[in-house]
Amino acid sequence: MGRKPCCEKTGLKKGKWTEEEDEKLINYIKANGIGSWRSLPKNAGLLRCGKSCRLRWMNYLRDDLKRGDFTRDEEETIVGLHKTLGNRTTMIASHLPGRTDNEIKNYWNSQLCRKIYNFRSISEYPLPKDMIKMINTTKKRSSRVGRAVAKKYNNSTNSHSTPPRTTNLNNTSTSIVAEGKASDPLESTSLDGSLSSSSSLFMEVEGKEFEDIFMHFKNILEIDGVENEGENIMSNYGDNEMIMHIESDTTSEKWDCGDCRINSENESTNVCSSPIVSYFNDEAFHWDIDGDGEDLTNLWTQEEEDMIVWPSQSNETSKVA
DNA sequence: AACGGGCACAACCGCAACTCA
DNA sequence: TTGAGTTGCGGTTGTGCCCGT
Repeated sequence: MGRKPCCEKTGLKKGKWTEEEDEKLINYIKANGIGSWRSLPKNAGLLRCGKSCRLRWMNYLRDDLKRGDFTRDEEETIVGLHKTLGNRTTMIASHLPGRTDNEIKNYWNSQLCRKIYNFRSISEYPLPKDMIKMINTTKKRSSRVGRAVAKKYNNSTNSHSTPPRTTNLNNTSTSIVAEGKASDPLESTSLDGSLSSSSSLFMEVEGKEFEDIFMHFKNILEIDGVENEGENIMSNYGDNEMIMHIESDTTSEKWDCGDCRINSENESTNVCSSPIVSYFNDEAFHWDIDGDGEDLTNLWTQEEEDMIVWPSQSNETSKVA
């Protein structure tokens, strides 16, 4: 036996709320308070589902809501909390008085997450033509990546052609190599049964110091005699965007940032057992590349770190936990 | 001016968690 | 303890507006 629906769907209105409906809902709640959402529509004379009423009230009508653009402080709070909480927008919203989870969710989806790019397999997934076109052509309204394209991009995980691996530093128009998806690193099984995966990190960096950031990463990857490897895995990706290709050896028992390393002798160019987890935890700034325990933290200033927004880590951190 | 694409935001949906009899 | 009812969360979709071509 199926579960009883939350309300009778038939005869109920959907879509945009009218002023009249808003007024009915406000008046009812002001007079009676919030009780049972299920019975509220009937009592208030609304042809709406209780859930719809609740959502309308919580996200739009209650008078303690703050309207308008997010301040820089709020944005920083969202970014910071998203790093640790992931997409739990309700918890994030609890730290931002007057803001709703829906508002934050929309803001994250439409603004903040566009500042970074998702991982994609370096070798398996071709970059959609529309994205190449968008990045390479003259700026339209925005140089950022749209939701629709990003979604299409993220969902195109069934394509398995192999794009050319090229590096084209200082050329902002053609150095698109591959793409990666953070939440779903492609894994493949080798003949000996070990797992390996490869990913690319797309990053959008802001400001005129883009070249500095680019060189920072490149330098990090060239430390300890792995000369030229930086160029092999770093590409300038267009205006204020760059791409980092990572091949990861996931044969270790667990994904753990602790043993990130560069191994030029390995058939795969660079090895990091946990590129995804480490990136999401900002560990890319502190990679102990050669595993000698040397602290690399001072390679980056806080200001530099702040220029890069990392994608959600919720899925990845849960794998480590 | 018309059209198409991208964006922002409101609203919906499915499901898990919670409550309570 | 159990299960039905309710609430809330996170993901997704719909829609109108804006801007570039």
